[in-house]
Amino acid sequence: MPGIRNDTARRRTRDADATRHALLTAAQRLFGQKGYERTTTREIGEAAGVDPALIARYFGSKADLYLAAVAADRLGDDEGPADPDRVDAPFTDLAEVAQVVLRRTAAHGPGPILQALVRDDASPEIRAAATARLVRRMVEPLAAEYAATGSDRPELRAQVAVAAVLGTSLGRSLGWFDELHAADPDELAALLVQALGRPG
Amino acid sequence: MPGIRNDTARRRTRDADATRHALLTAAQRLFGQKGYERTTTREIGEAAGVDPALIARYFGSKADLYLAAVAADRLGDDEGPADPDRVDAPFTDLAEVAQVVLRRTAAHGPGPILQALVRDDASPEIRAAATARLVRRMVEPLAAEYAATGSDRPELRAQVAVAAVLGTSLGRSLGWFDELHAADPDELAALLVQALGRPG
DNA sequence: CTAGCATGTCATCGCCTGATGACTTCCGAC
DNA sequence: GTCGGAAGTCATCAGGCGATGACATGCTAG
Repeated sequence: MPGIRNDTARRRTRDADATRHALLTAAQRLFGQKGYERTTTREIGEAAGVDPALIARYFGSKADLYLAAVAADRLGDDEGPADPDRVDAPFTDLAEVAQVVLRRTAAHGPGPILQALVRDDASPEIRAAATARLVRRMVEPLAAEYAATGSDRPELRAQVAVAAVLGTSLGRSLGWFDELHAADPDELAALLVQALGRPG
Repeated sequence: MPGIRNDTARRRTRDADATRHALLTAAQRLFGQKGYERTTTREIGEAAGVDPALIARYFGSKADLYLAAVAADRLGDDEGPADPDRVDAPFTDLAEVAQVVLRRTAAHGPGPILQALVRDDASPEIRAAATARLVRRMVEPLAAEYAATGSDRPELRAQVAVAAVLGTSLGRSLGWFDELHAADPDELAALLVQALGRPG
């Protein structure tokens, strides 16, 4: 297929890349808000301003779109231009982890990664991909930090800390309790750091 | 309705109470394992050894059965004969909350209440029922405890503590991280209490 | 024994879902 | 201009879902 795309990336009224991106964005938002089962392809199409049949064309199936949404979910990354080198960079300490997770979830609701973790209907590959990112970006650096301060069982403490942060973030965005729901993300982060941050 | 039931509670081959109980038990297990959406009435009927149509007869609808399952879910109560007076009794301190939640979840997986909390596909009434029980049994006593120790924002701290316990419990039973998954529930409870229990 | 109602069975309905493929529209090359 | 194929639209399908109501069965009262 010689030269399908021109050298100049001109804006087209019918733009496959834009459509693809719109679908992926809408899918991330809806899957992250309502979960996989409750989100229908028709909803995604409507939210993206696009015919649902395009999901099949561009992603294959609803499940494949979900996978793509998880893969594209930069949990906790600040918004802004996607810098491939920065994405997936490990966090440095619990304060950063807590602040960034809580802010992000507060702003956009639980994303596909959190949904994939929490839902047991997610396929094993999806779960594995989600946990792998969490481990590398959050658990491992935290474990190193705990180990440096001389805590016993640093790995377990790091895993508990991340689980606690995720639980708090989930509870906040899902509105489990009134004050938790209304709380400022940074205040929650500070509270958690205060509790979990010091060596035992 | 005079004397529908005999004075002697004789075992009958066709026993409405037994059928009702079988459905409720199967529903608790399946809803707790797979969540609401992924569990079908036909599955529940098969698991209970009962015709699915009886769900409509005895509970009204699938959603009502779910509500009944949540209501009957004694989150954290030790097994044993159901004592109506003890069910729903508030916990006394964080240690009890953490221990009991973690033990229960470790033994039986996340129950209907935890599922209802975590899943955003649950209807508002279901969520409200689940959170109401958590608040009364766990959050309020903890808030009182925090207040007694002079912590600032005792309610918020209590809510964060419960959310952290639930997140840890969920992460453990869903196998987010290796050591967390393998950890002894009591050890996790102790770890959380140590972190969250002391006044800030 | 028998009448009546509680209990359980079964076939089926209407709805919604994800998926499919034929059809139309429009861009870009030549 | 016109032609080919990419991009988007539409109607429709098959399957599974929860729900329903007519029907069959068996217990118990009298």
